[in-house]
Amino acid sequence: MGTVTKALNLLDQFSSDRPEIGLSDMGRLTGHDKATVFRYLAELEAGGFVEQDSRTRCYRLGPAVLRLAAVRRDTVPSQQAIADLVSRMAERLDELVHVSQLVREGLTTLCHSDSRSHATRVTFDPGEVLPLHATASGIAVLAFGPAGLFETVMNGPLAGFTTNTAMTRDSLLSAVQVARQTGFSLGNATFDEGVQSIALPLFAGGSDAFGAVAVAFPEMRESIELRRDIKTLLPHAAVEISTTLGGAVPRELLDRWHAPD
Amino acid sequence: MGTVTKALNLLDQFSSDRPEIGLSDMGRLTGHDKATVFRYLAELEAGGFVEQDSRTRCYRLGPAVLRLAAVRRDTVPSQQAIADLVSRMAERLDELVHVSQLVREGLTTLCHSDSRSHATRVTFDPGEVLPLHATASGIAVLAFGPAGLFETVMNGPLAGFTTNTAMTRDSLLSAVQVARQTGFSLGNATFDEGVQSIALPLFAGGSDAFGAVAVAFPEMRESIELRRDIKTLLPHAAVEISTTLGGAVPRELLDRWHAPD
DNA sequence: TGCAGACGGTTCACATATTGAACCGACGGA
DNA sequence: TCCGTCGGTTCAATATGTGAACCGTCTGCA
Repeated sequence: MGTVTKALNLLDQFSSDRPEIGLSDMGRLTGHDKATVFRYLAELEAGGFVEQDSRTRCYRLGPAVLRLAAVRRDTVPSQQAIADLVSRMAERLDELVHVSQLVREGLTTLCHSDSRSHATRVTFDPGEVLPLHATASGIAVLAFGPAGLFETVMNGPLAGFTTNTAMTRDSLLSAVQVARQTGFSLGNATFDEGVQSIALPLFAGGSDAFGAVAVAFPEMRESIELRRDIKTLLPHAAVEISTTLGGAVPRELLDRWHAPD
Repeated sequence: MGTVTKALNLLDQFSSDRPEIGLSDMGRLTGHDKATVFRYLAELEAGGFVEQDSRTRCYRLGPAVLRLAAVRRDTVPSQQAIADLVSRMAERLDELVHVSQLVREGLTTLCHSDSRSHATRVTFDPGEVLPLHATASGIAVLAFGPAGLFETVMNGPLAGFTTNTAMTRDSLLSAVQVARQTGFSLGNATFDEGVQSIALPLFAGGSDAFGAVAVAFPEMRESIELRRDIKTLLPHAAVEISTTLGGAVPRELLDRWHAPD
C-alpha cells in the first residue's frame, strides 16, 4: 500500500458520527504510528484537507474538500440529470430513493431524495458509507459487480447491524444468488431495524456493476401495490442512470427485470 | 515536500475550467514524471478521489470528495451560520458577498451569495482559487495574515489578469500598506475587468488573518451610498464571522473600521 | 502538592517505498 | 507506412517514510 493511500485513509475516518479526531485516536483507528499520523495530518492540513481546532487540537475535515466537491458538482453534468430522476422517483413512490457507488469496499451516496408526505420516513445520512454485506444496494453490487469483490468482502469482518444482517459466508452468498437469479436485490431489515429495501445494480462503461439504485421504506408501509410500483419504476431508473453515465444494463438483466413474477 | 502533498497537488489541478486531465497533461501541469503521476492517480482512484473516463481515459474528480464535503457540511455547524449571514448581507447590499479562506497561497471560497435583483451582476465561480495579489480579499489577507506570506507570494510569479493587476513588488506592497492603514482592502478591477471590490480580513484563533469577507460590484453601480453601506455592513460581518469561528478581530482594526473617513 | 498517565509533537538511525529513464503496444494524423 | 503521442509498465538507484524513544504539557487523582 502506498503512502498516498494510507494518508487518504485518514480522511475516511471522519464521518458525521465522528467529525473530530485527535492525533492518538487517529493512530489507533488506522493502526499507524503516532509520528506517521502526525506527518500525514500535517501534509493534509497544508493542503487544506483537514484543519486543526486551535482549542482542542483535534483534527477535522478542511475547506479543500468543499472546493473540490464544488468543482465536481459543476463539471459532471450527469449528476444533475440523475438527481432529477431520483427526486421524481421519490415523489412518485413517496419513499426514499438513493443512488450509491462502489468506493473501495463500501457504497458512497451519489444522491438521494425522500418524499415528505408520510408521517414517518426512513432516515438517511448521505455522508455514511454503506456496507456491502448488509444493504440491498450492496448485495446488488456483490451480485453483478467486479469478480472477486465477494471474496474481498469475506476477507474482512462482517459487522452485524440487526438480527437479520448476513454474518456468515453462506447467508451472504445465498442473498447474492437470489439477487443474481431474480435481478432484484432485497434487504429485509438487514441494516436498519424495520426498514425494507429493494435495489438494482448500475452499469457505467464496463460489464461490472459500479453502484446501485435503491428504494427503502418502513416495513409498516409494505404492500403489494408498493412493491409492484417499485418493481416497475426501479428498472427504468437503473437503465436511465446507467445510460446517462455511458454504460448499459446487460440484456439478460433487462429480461429478468421485466419478467412476470 | 512529502509524497502526500505532491499527490494532493494533482487534485488541485482540476477546476471548473479544466475538469478533465489526461495522464501526460497532468505530468506537464505538475512537473512530475508520467510514471509518478500514474501511481498517484491510481492511488487517488482507488480511494475514489478521482475517476477515469472509460472512453477518453482522462481523469476527473471522483465521488469521494462529495462524501467528504457532505461530512464537513454536516459537522461544522458554523458554516450554516456564516452562510446565513452572507446571504442576508448580499440581500441588503444587492451585491455579491463572498467569504474565502487562505489555503496554501490562494483563497478558497467558503461561501458566497449574490442578489438576483440587478440586471447585471458579478459572475463568480466558487470552485476557483483566488490569487492573493490580484483580489481585495487577497490583499486583506496579505496585510493582516501570517508574517512571511508576502515574501512567499513574491517568490512566485505574479500573474496578470487586468491592466490594473499589481505585478510588481512595489505596487503590491503599496496596496497592502493602504489596507494596513485604513483597515479596508480595495480592489479596482485588479482581477476582473469592470469589477470593484472591498474586503476585510477574518480572524479565527490566532492573531493572523486566515481569510477575508468581501463585497464585489460592477463599477457602473459604484456610488457614495453603496460604499457607505458596505463600509458599515462589512465590519459587522467580519466580526460576526470571526467570533463564530472562535477568533477575534484585533482592537486596533475595529477602531479603524469605525473611524470616520 | 505531587504523582501517573495520556496528550500533541519531535528526533534520528534504519529500511522501505518512491522515483524516472527507458520501454511497450495502441492509436491517429500526415 | 511512418512518426509522434498517448496510457501504462518495469527496475535499479536512492530519496523518502518509518516508529521507538523522547520531550513538555495537561488533567485527574490521591
